[in-house]
Amino acid sequence: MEAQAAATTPRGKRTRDAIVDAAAELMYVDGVAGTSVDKVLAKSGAGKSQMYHYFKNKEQLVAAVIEHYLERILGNQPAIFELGSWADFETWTEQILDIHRRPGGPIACPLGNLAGEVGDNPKLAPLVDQAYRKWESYLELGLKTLQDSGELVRSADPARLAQAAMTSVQGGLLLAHIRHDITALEDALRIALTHLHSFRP
Amino acid sequence: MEAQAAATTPRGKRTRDAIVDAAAELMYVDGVAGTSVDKVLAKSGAGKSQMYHYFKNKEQLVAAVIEHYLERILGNQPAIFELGSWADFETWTEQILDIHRRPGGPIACPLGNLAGEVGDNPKLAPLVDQAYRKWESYLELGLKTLQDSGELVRSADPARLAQAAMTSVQGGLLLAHIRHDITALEDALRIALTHLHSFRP
DNA sequence: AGCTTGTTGTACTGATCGGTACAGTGTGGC
DNA sequence: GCCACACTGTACCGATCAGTACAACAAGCT
Repeated sequence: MEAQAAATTPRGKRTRDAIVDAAAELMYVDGVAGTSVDKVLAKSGAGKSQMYHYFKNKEQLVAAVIEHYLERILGNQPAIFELGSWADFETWTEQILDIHRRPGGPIACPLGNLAGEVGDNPKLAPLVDQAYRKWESYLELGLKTLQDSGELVRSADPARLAQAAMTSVQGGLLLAHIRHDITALEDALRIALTHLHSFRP
Repeated sequence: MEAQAAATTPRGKRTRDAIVDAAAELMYVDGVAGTSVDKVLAKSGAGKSQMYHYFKNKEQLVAAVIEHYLERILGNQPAIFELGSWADFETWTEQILDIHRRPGGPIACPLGNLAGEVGDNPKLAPLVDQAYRKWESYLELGLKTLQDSGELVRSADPARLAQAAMTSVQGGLLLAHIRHDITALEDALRIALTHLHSFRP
């Protein structure tokens, strides 16, 4: 796991972050293979020696970018950390919609964008998988909380429901992305919530 | 639209098809940017002059690959052309699952894989969009048929329901892909069908 | 001061990229 | 037979790719 070198000084950390930030932004638009190391360095203002000081190779940079994406995604939907009632789930979906309604905002999931491209890369695919699982785990936790407080039937499987919600988010975002229309995401989230609600006692 | 040259002779058509087939297979695994023209030609056995005889550039080859994907997808789910009853929709979802249950089979939507990568390419994104719309149009047609025969409530919006079904398929496939587990797709399709059924009179 | 270690700039390599030039071959219509 | 044209093989181009070499700089510690 510790494949990429850590930056020990504040100056080094700033440089490393600048590289990852630039890579994240470029790869979000042009994909992994479409983003060259040279472009990343030009955008970040760093030199090649920095890049290969902090990362063994491009693949490790992509790994850092995946982590970066997950942090950014979760940071944009803080309600996911405190899912204790059905209303909280509503709030969560509203936060997701808000992100993508922001003018010039995403309308695409950075992880989803990568999923197709690195889906068969033996090194990177597991990282994307783990990122999704972490994201999903907070949903699962929230559903378990509901279950404990009797607001979700005992027979429901929180892990499975969380996965189902995830598929709605991803599918909705994929269609919304290529269609430049958030309606697909709105409907997908509403259907996901309805499905969850069907397991209310 | 007629940007790529047509093959006029059987021999030429064979060559052109071989190029598109090879490109489709490689881009399915390695993505667009990850698939070089040279690799495509090596795999197809064609030479560079053939490639640039039939396609103006790599982008036009990708356009042909997108068309190729749509044909293959629809060919694998023939039930989508004859959706006249609720049972037909069931059959349709079963066909989708069968494709991805085949050992060594897809477990990923080739269009979905591309969507993330070319989502912001001004030339290619509209083509992916159109491919999805065509795919979706058959669902919409089927839903309209149900509506006409009174098996779907008047107030339902076939286009919107078709889009919702599409998001389920895509989300399910995305998760199933990176998870190497078809469960996500199974659940997503079941939820999609349940959602459609909720509009039965 | 001097040493160590983290950090940085620049120049370079061989491989590969998309695309072109151009001379050739196969083949159907006359 | 022969001509036109679709088709093909190969060599080549400048640009860009990921990655390396190596010398220099900055800063904390003694």
